Amino acid sequence: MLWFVATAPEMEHTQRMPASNAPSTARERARVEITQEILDTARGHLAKDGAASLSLRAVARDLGMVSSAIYRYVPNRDSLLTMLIIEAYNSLGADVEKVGRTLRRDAYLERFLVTCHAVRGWALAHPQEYALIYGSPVPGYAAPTDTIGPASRVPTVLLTILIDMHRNDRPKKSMPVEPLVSTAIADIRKFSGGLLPDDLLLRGMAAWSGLFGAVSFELYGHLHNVVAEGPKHRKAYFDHQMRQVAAGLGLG
Amino acid sequence: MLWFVATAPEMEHTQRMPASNAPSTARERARVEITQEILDTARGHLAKDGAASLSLRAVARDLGMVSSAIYRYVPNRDSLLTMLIIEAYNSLGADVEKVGRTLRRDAYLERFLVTCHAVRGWALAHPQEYALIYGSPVPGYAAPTDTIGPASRVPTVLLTILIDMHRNDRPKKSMPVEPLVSTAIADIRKFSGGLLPDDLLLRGMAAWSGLFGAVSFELYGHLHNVVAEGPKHRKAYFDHQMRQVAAGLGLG
DNA sequence: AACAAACCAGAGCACTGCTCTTGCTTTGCC
DNA sequence: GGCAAAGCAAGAGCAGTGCTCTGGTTTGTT
Repeated sequence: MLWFVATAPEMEHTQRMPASNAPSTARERARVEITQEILDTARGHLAKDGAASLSLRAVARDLGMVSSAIYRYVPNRDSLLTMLIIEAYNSLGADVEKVGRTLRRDAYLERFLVTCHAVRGWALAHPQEYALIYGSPVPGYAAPTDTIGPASRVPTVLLTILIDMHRNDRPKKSMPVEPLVSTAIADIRKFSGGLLPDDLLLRGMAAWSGLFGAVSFELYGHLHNVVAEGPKHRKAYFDHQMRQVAAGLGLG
Repeated sequence: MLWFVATAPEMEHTQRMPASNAPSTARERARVEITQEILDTARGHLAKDGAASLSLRAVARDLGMVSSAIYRYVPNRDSLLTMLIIEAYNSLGADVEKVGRTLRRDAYLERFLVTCHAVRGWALAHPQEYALIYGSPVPGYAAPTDTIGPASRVPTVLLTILIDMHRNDRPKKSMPVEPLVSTAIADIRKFSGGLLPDDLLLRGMAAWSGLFGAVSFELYGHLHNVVAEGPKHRKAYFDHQMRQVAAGLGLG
């Protein structure tokens, strides 16, 4: 249950493993190769035109195959999107985990800020992929269980910072937590290994949704006519907001 | 510039005005009537199947007209969505403004919390409409200027609470604001009539994105396996989070 | 009464996701 | 090596979409 407590998860299940589970036959090798090509060009189309107008036929056309051939490799459009979702979560997760590793373990505020900026940076670089995973889910689409692992990489990083912080300087005055709220967060408390008091856990979750709320607002245009458009201004504003969030976390 | 400073905007531009601008001829009357029918059934389809699968043909079918006839009343699918967006903003705005009027003007914390719960309540009651306005915008879609008025009703309510609060009990220690950040928020400062110090304004914006971040996370399933599913638990959790946000605002 | 603007119905184009059938190639097994 | 089974590509086809164009009708105005 506490598998993640190490400062940063060492696993890099983003990369396709090189030689394990050798695809013996030539056909199998071609299969994974073509599947990867499909995913790659699909990701290209997604980045260019957005998820809503991602077309299996267009992907097939780009690959020089007829549309029906796609269905040998991908059961349907939704599962293609699911694969892209998993890739997106892993791409974001890898970025976030990477920048966290460059800092001293006890530089909690810096680790938090660097995490926030990594999320924002990835979102600005991959807006359509961000929208795919943190925007409104396509109607009738229920996230399959394969996504929850990749999806929890960022929350895990945030939790790890909190746990590291809490382990080293205990005190900090805490806000009372209603019993109903306490039972509501049983799942995440278990996930965190019970290493955090409820109050701090809840602050962490507020920081979590505050972070993605800020990124989403910027990306979806809700800061139009509110915060100046330039990247300099936007970044400074975001930094300030995240420092505020960090203060609510007991950092800084 | 300070047109909104009154506790709650008195205008109710949600309702269609009854007798003004009389649609003299029978044809004109039929026109607005049919347009309204189109909007109504479109809203029904939206609520049921989501924005992505909203079909002009299906709407036409429901109204017993042939698909091409729709284009007499609506230029295209995007502008139908835009009309629904405006309606959604106004519906949410009206709800939020309404609940705020039931409270004493100096009950700042209560006004804030009631606003938050009104947003969440509306979102849970109209998930697809919420996704339409606060989810990922459809690709290639640029919000037309007609939406910015309705869209600013909720922010206006939040700002009004802050202004009322700041006018009556000044002090509160403030956090320093970098000059770059200060220039970044020139637009919103002007919009707020310059009645708030930058620090408080920034806290308000953090509360704003924190509120919608929390609602979006709940609605889009990011609390799955994190916060217990039941409405009781979810509401208690949300309430706690918003109280935390309020504390960051200097309330409570 | 005459005329132009607004309307409706239908056919049609180009596109989508997805299925099914027809042949062909590769694979694993005896 | 032979051979059935499985995997594959290609094409036709179905039902649906947004949107346009044409012809014919209704309506409001002069």
